[in-house]
Amino acid sequence: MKDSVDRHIEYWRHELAGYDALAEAIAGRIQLLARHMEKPKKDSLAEHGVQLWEFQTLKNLRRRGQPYEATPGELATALGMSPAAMTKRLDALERSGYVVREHDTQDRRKVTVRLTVAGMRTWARTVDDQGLVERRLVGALTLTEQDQLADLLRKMMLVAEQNDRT
Amino acid sequence: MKDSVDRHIEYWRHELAGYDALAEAIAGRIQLLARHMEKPKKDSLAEHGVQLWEFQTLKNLRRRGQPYEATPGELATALGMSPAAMTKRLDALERSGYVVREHDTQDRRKVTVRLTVAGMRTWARTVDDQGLVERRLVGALTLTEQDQLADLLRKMMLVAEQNDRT
DNA sequence: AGTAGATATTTCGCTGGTGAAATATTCTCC
DNA sequence: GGAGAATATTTCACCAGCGAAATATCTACT
Repeated sequence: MKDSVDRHIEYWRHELAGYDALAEAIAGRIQLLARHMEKPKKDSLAEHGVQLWEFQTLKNLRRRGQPYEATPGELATALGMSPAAMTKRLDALERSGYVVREHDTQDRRKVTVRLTVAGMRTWARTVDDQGLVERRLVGALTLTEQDQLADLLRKMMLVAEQNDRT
Repeated sequence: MKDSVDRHIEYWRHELAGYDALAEAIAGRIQLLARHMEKPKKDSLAEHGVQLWEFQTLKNLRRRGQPYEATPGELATALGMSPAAMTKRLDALERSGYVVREHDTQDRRKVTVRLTVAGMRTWARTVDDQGLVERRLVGALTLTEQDQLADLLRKMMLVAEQNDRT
């Protein structure tokens, strides 16, 4: 059975000299799968009245463990975005009561963002649904295949992250 | 060797009941790899003074073969975006002289978008660099592994595309 | 032939991102 | 201890996307 990427590749293969069909098949599917996961995740969050970017920010704070704190800058790099964007996110999250911002007493340039109880509850209420989306897609594979896939993707990740650091 | 996803999972595994580490490892890496590819693609296009969204639009027109035409609506669905966004893209592409818009003579609601010679040249100038980015990442794997990976991803794609159609 | 509904595109107001400049604070070192 | 560099956050102007409403045209039915 062919997927949309197979059909794309079929065309370019004849059309383009020096076309690496295998690399395109992999890269193309990674791009498309990432996009395919986003939509249902957004939908399931929307049922709880939560935005994807809200969830991601709360999740990252949660992940840090008690006392669930971070600076805006840390959050921005952890989530791969500009500090400017994080300021806007935090403005909204603070308005919704999911986080609080305090000036650091040691270094008053810094700001401490802390998850509130309400923020924690919102994260907890939505976290299970998110995994569901992923499990549905990954469920297309047997456990052995999942293991293989995870390993192969790790190899690519290591190259990608290697290059970031330099 | 552990990648950033391994480290994430390590944490959640103890923290979250019913956590499917394997599914998360796969989904997480797909998301991150997609983002990792975007940046260098943008950079390499920027050297030619081209935006990623410009390239994608030109590429899709090019893919249709002679006479390299499509309607805005077709382009919008093919590229997975709203027609409104496509109008904006086409406005800009037309200003740059990469495409022309004409009213269809049969059905005057329709618009025909056609790749110009300049548009074709811009696509041709940049297309090779795009593949390079992908080959670098995929190059982390042997050919056999690439085959396996492409197949595994196809299985997930089929499930994802299946669900779209319904 | 005339009107209701369907279809294709564009316009509009909003959202969440960006990079660069502005602001506030701390660090360094002469 | 004061000047200048470094660091952390925010503000600003802009960009590309979205959904909904507006516009233009075609189709179908009576």
